[in-house]
Amino acid sequence: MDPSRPRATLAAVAAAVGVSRTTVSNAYNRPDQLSAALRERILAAAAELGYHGPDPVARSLRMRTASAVGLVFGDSLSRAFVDPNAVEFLQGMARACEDTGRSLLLVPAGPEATNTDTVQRAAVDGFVVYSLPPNDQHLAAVRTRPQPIVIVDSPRDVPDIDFVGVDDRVGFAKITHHVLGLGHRRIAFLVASVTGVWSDTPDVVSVAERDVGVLGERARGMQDEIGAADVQVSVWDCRASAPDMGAAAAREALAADPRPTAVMCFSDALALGALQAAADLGLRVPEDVSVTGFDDVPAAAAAGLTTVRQPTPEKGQRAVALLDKPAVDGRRVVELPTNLIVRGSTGPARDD
Amino acid sequence: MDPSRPRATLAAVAAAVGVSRTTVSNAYNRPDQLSAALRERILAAAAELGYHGPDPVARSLRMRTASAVGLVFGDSLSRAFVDPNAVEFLQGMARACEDTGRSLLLVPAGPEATNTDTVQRAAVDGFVVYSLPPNDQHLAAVRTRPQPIVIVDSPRDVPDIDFVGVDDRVGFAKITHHVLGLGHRRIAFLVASVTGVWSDTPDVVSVAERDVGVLGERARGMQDEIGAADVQVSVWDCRASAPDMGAAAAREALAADPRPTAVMCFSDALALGALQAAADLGLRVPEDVSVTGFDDVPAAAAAGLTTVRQPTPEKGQRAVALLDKPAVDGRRVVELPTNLIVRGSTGPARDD
DNA sequence: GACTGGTTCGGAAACGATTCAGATACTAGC
DNA sequence: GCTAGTATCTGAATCGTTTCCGAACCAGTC
Repeated sequence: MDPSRPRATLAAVAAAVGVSRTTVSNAYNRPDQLSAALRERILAAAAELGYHGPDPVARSLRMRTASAVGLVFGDSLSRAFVDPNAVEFLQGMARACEDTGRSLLLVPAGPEATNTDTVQRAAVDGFVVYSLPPNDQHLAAVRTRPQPIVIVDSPRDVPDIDFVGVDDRVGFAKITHHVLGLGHRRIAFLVASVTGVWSDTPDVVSVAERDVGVLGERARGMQDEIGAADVQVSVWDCRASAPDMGAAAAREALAADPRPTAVMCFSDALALGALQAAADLGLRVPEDVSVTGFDDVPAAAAAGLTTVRQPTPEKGQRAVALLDKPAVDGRRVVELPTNLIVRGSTGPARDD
Repeated sequence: MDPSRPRATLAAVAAAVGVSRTTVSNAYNRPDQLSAALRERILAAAAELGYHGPDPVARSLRMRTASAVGLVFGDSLSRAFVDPNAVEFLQGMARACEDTGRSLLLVPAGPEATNTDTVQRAAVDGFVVYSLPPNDQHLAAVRTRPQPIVIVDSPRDVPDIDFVGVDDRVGFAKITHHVLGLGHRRIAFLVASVTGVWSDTPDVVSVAERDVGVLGERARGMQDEIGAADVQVSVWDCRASAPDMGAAAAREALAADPRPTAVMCFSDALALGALQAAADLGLRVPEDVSVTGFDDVPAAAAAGLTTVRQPTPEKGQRAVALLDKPAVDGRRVVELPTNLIVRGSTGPARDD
């Protein structure tokens, strides 16, 4: 509290009491190793000197443990909190951390970060990498660190690194099956790619072929269902999974003539924006246009959004669990299930 | 990457190249202090040995800086992500951190944490304390640390510690004025106290008098407007600022006979739940019941909620800014303004 | 050849703790 | 009185860096 006085250290306390450093250390970490009376004297002297327990950094250095796990985010941290699905993931990780008495270090690694210093300076026992583009410099930086690593969602298929994700392809196939079953043949596909910006008018085939992240998986799931059927899919890149981005793209997509009868979204965040856009345009859902999402965030239920549920908080917990029990043989892959949740935002196509 | 081989240190690299540790350190931290050729040789040897830059913990110890700021949360971390206002605060802090190239350490300090180890083990350059009850053990633990501290929201009036908050009292007075002006005289007040659980049926006067946190401020603002007027206020403690909690309490509150004509909520999170409850009960808003919130989270606009806007992300940024420029003389208090935002969820009282 | 000014490099002391292998004293048992 | 055993405490090495201060070197000038 008093910055003027020289920093109190364990050695200073030891000197004041007239015991060795070992004994002071024991007073804090192994009370059974010294008499209660001496311990009291040490604690009193410590309080007197303004010493309040071992320095966490020095302790970390010596013990080789930081009691913290690091989370490296694909998007900029401040934008991460705009996507409710990312927030749910954070929640899962936070719960796992607090259950084990550790802290959670959020490491900024957005695309605008020009260097990887933050990763290199992070004092953690392990890293969870969430939704990073392949060949990202931060991923490379994390890999050079000796701590255990778990990748969530993206990139898939990194050799030697444990992975947690869901069956995105199957999940998106399910919801595509549902939409096609309702008769929709003109579909706007709102996406947010973490792997880069697309050309002006990407088509779904090239997305499915070229995107190696979550988006590619879902696009392939869509293709699995469409097959050779005569379905027109227009792709709109929203660049970020946020409601306002989805609203903007949906407004544009719904202005097309002929208008798509369904708007399928990469995420609930985008879909919630799309619902807003439809309302703004005076379109009824699902009579005039059907809307679907992905994730099943809490707001989706309130909005009556048809979507695919994935156990997002559990992803965070599983990732931390993998960190704690390092692999003994080979790469571990945890693939969690998805479920189609049909609500009121989808209905039969009505083309007139 | 290869855990079997002995950990590569700066000293090992120095030995391999045949230079001193100083020189290797300079190769990483001050490239201008040695010839480019030697630097290349050192980096090559480092790569060969599997050394990838200075150990962050050792570096922290020596340099007395952790490049991270700590956030101590009043609620359990996993519940923090349920309140959209807390998420917005996090977003503000995250932005401030990434702008300055630091990481953000989330330190669990919920009421169920039995010890303060996490605080004591946190390697950070400063602490932001968010919405903690007074006399909390974690706050005490933080205060023993020599790092700078900033308190946000609660507790107010801690001597010597910088503070960031908003004019909660004035803000709540504004919205109370609005509601009373619409003729409401039977009001349900949904609260979430961070300072403890109340008796079964607290009344607003005792809340205003006894709560020393944000809730107390707002309750006092309410009282300022009500004065001696004949207004019945029933208080419902939701215990956590989450939509489902608000919904449950609102259902109960709206079952009373005579029914309150307005539900005023401590936060938007509760109010969003209250809106849901009203819909479930078949009550029209605002014809049958008016609902108000506080915070103006993004979802409030979509829901058409009358509320009080507070610049939550800015709170996070200002807190970090205070951390960076330690006070030279006396305690600093930053009080940000609030604005009444009238939307469609409030209307004239219609008592029949 | 001594001196100067500018590079480049090394020695060694911090930074603040933990921990293992003893040392010391003290009690109990015979 | 002697030994064994236990409770209590200490010495010293170690974790992996950074950095101050001085030394070495080299070319050029008087």
